[in-house]
This record gives sequence, C-alpha cells and structure tokens, in this order.
Amino acid sequence: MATIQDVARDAGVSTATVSRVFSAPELVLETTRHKVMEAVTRLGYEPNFAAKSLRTLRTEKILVTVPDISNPFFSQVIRGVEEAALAAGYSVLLGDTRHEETREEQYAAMFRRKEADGLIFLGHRLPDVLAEMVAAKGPKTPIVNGCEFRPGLAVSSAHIDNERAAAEAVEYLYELGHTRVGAVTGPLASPISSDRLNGVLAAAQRHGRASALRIAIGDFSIESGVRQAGELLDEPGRPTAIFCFSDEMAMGALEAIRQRGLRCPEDVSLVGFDDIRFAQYLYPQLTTVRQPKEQIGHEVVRLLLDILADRTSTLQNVTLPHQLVVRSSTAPPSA
Amino acid sequence: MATIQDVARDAGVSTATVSRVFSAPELVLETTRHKVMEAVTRLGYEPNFAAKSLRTLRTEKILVTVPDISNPFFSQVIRGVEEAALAAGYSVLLGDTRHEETREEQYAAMFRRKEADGLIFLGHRLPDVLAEMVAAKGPKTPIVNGCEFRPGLAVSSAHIDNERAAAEAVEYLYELGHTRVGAVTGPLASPISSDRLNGVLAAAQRHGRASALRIAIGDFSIESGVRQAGELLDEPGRPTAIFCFSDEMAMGALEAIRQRGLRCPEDVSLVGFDDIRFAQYLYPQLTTVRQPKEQIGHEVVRLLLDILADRTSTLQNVTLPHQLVVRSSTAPPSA
DNA sequence: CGCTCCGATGTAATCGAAATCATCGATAAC
DNA sequence: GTTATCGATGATTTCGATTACATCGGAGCG
Repeated sequence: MATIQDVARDAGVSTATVSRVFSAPELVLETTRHKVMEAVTRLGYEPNFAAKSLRTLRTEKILVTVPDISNPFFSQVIRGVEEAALAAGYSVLLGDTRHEETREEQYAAMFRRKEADGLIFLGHRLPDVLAEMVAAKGPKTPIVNGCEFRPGLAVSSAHIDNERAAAEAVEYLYELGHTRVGAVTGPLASPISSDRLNGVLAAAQRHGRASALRIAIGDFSIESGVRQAGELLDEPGRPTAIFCFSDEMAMGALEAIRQRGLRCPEDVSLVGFDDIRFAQYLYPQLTTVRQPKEQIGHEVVRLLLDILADRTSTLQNVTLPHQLVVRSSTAPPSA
Repeated sequence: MATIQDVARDAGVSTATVSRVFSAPELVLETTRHKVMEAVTRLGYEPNFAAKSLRTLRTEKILVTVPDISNPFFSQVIRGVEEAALAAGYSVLLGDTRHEETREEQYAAMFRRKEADGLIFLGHRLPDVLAEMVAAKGPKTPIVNGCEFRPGLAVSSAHIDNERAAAEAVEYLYELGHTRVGAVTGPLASPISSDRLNGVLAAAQRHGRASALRIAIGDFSIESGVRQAGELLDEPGRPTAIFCFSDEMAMGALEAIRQRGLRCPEDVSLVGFDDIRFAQYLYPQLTTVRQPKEQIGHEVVRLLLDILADRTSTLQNVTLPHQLVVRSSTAPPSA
C-alpha cells in the first residue's frame, strides 16, 4: 500500500502538504489539492491508521463490552451505539464478555493499551484496573455504563428507572385483580436485578400482598425462564401471574405454562421486560416493560463523546423513559 | 500513561530489554526480567497499541461486517467468530452495515487503512475497492465470506449448502402429503436467497408440483413475513404449507396465520430457516433448517487465520452441515 | 594465552503520518 | 524603498514501540 511519501513524490509536493489535504484542505491551494488528490487516486492511497493514531494519540474507536450479544436486548442497544458512534466518526470495537470476569479484564487491558478512545460497558462490573483509572482521573475518564447503574462505580450512565418500572409492572398485575404473583429475577449481583426486585417488593407491600409474593432467581436465559417459572407454577397456591425480568425468560415461562397444560393469560398472566423485537410476535403477544434500547445506545455514546470532547466535568446519570406495553399475555384472574 | 522509556529508566535498563521482556522473555535474564516487571507494575505500563502496530504492521484485529446484528442468526455467528478470534489472540471490530452499501464502503475503507488485519463479511456484496484488492493479491487477500457463497467474488468462504437445505425442507413438506406449497424468500440479489429458491424449484419439479408452487419475496424481517405469508394465504387455492427463508419471517408467518383465524400446523404447516435460539420456544415449536451458526463463525476465522499465517495459497469454500429439525409446526395436511 | 563464540544487553534506525517551525514570494503599509 | 504580514508550502521533529546490529564480558578451546 502506498504511503504518504509515495503520494508526495508522485504529486511533487511535500508530505506535509499531502497531510494537510486530508486534515485541513482549506490551507492548500485548489490546484495543489487537485494534484495531490490525483496522486492519491492513482496510487490508491489510504492514510495508515496506526501511524496517524500514534501521532494523534487517538483511535476514533469506542470499545463496547456486552455480557452477551446473542441477546436481542443487547444487540438492539449496540445497534444504537453503533449508529451514534458512526455518526460521530467513531467505529465500534465489540467485546462479548459472556458474563466472564476474565474476558472483562482482557477488554480492560485493550482499553489501557489505548486501542480505543473510550469504553462503554453494558454490564455491571468494572475491572479493578479501570476502577483505579476512574479513581485517578475522576469524571473525565472516558468510561460510561449503559443499561445498569451502580452509584459506587462513579461513572456516567444511561438507563431506565428499573425499580419504578418493575413496580409498575406488578402494580398493573395487582390492579387486574391478581393476588398471588410470582417474579423471576436475574442474578441479584447486578443492580438491574436487585433494583427491579426492590420495586417488586415495594409494590407488593403497598398492596398488602407481600406474603403471597413468590420469588425465583433466574439468569435472564430462556432456559432459566422455563425452569424457574416452572417451579413457581408447581408450588402449592400457584401464582396467577408471573413477572419475568426479561422477555427471554418470559418466553421460557410461556413454555413452562404450556408444558403444564395451562393457558396464558386465562390461567396465568405473564409480563416480561425489555420489549425485544420478538415480544409482540409471541403467542400470546407479550405484555412487557419497554426499554428504549436504541436510545440507551445513543445516550451512552453522547455521554462518552462529551467526556472525550472535554465538554463535561461532572458525572451524569441519565434516566430514560420506560413504558409498560400491555398486550395479550395479561388478563384479570379467572374466577 | 507510562511509556516504554519510563519503564526502561525506572528499571535501569534499555527500552530494547523492556520490549524483549514482553515479546521474547526467554532472551532476558531472570533477574532483569523481574526488575522490569516491577517497574511495569509500579508504573502501570501497557504497551501503546498504535506504536506497536505501526512498527509491526499488524493490528491483531479482525473486522467483521454483518448486515444486521440485531438479527439473532447473525449474532450467533458473530459469537462464534468472536470466540475463535479471541482464542487466537485477535479481537473483533464490528461493523453493522444495515444492508447499506455506503456503510459497507466505510468499513472497506477502514480495512484499507489497515485498522484490521483481516476482514470477514457476512453479507453478499464486496465493495469495489476490496474486489480490486482481491484481484491484485489473489487468494492471499485476508478477506473471507461467511454464510454466503458467490463464486465470482473469489474469496474463501464458509456456509451451508443452501440449495440442498431448502430442497430438503420442501421435500419434507411434499412427503408429508402437501401439494400446495408457498415459499417466502429473502431478497433475490443475495445468493443465500437465490440458491434456496433454486432448491425449492428443483424439489417442486421433482415432485411434479411446480405449477402449484407459490413464491413471495420477503426481506428476512418479521414484518415481511407477516405481509408475504399473508398474501400467500389470501390467494385462492391457499397453500397448506409455507416455507420461510428465515425463522424471523416464519414468526411473522405464524402471526399472519393467526390473524386469519387459521391454525398451525392443522391448517397450515410452517418451516423456517436458521434455527435461531427462539425457534423452539415459539408456539407451535418451529420446524426449521438448522445452520451451524457458531461453527460457521469458527470456520470463517480459521480460514482467515490460515491466510494471515500464510498457511494456504488456494481458495477454500467450505460447506458445513445443515439439518432439518422437525418440531411441531409441520404436520400432514388435514383432509 | 589468545581467539572465537555466545549470552545478555544497549544503540539507533525504523514504521507512516501529524504538527511545529522555517522559508519564500508577494502584497500591503509606512 | 524597506519592512511587517500573510498565504502556501517545505523541512524536520515527534509519537512509542520493535528490531537489526553493535558491544561487552566471560566461557570454552586449541
């Protein structure tokens, strides 16, 4: 591949001029610019990224780590990230951590090696090396958290109000007349789960139904939905409504309901979380809490770009709107 | 962030020695290695990626472009890619092209700027600049195609035998006793669709049912499944079985079937394609053609690494096994 | 004893572009 | 007419690591 030297020689100018044609064309005479561009196309020149990056100390890349890309919720968020990043001239380095700490650390090392200008993590853990970095550099550290919010991490973030969203979901169930409600959570280590659980508990208490509330702990996967919802359904005093902390688990719950010869919503109402693309095409169409997935992606990029452009000096924790989308998987309990 | 110079000074050695500690530790005396490592941890040093990359002309990155990551089929393939890449010490740069040519070209430019050592594209188009590159460098160009196979592109690839897979799917329907079969394809510009369509046509002909075959052209999205399957269902002489070229379109078709008060499989049998994670949790559980998604990801990385390591000099087009997975969405036509 | 060889380490060139500073001709100002 | 100014361009340093080559002390050998 041709270098800037080749172009300079071919065009009969210095490398500085060639460089300027790309980064500050207004400083270069129209005619020379033409000469240079001709040489560029003739030689098929593209500026070498590593060289540019070394000199400028910028990569124009954003590293995004996600617990599981094959999860449609995350892939929608990433889509938003990718879109906003591209619009700002950044590209996305993707890291699938598979919920594994070692992988999170590998990607943390990449970030420290300056393979990306900023880091967006969609999980709830921040590897130690990065936590140190945050402690040292404060709110100007180009690290942003998406979907989750853990105040102790001291990074900016964009997310919904998980506690309120979950509370609204079960409140809706109580208002329909359900009294025995079950909830299938995600791993409680993540705020996304514990916050939602708090919301569920608070709502149950407000309605005086705390003692009839049943909790099962899942891991957001379809399979855990089948299993945990199944256990709830098999207990004496079967719940008439189940709230799953993800749509995938709700899909699993639907399966568990069918396996037991029960019907949704006649026998068991079901509420999911996220509103992934598939939720409205399930049978019955799933009532769920919509998260503004692409918007979270956009917002998280905006926060990061603000830090990178030095436009901000304080932490920002942005709460985006959620919405309970009522479809056909919920109904009043049958008499 | 500390540089190699800082470490060298702090450890009282030359930069060459520090560098060797990382890239060829066996050349360095145990004691000096220790001294250096202490300085490294003391200063929190990580080698600067751009500098290393400039010198070695390698990035240890693979650029992967995909038409749509929010599609669970692709996100599973990417998972396989990511896994295999990471195992080989490469990381993944993700490009969501959204089926748009301009984005494909943007990513092509990134590749030419040497932001990645290799390119895996999961679509069916190769931007001109890259086609030229392939023409110039031949089979040693580090570009590999996944999922699709278009001989004219002259790049290695990993994919299933789409024609045979599709033929088997409809043959299964004919064997069940269906005579009026409909198919919802993807955009015919991509080999993945045209190959499958050829398989469908051939199977119909073999069974003497070509004249009763109905084709509708979708775009792999759920919504197009609803629409196109709906049109097939509304035609006079309604098909008793529909074969969709993706599971997502099959989900849409299920919806279309329900909207018309029909039942699957009693009134209409349904076959999908891909076997995404959700296929077996639909109602009814979807009969579909399984693609070895993660395996395609692994294979495509293997092909690329072979090229990068100069272990190969000929094109390889690998055909991976598919499998018709029969579930509950198909049945003999009712009398 | 002197020479070669080798292991360990240092010196310095190098990768390709960006950016600072220097240069040069022309114009404007006094 | 001399000089400050400015626009366009060139010369050169710089970014931070890798690596070919140089160096040096000590072991091995005849």
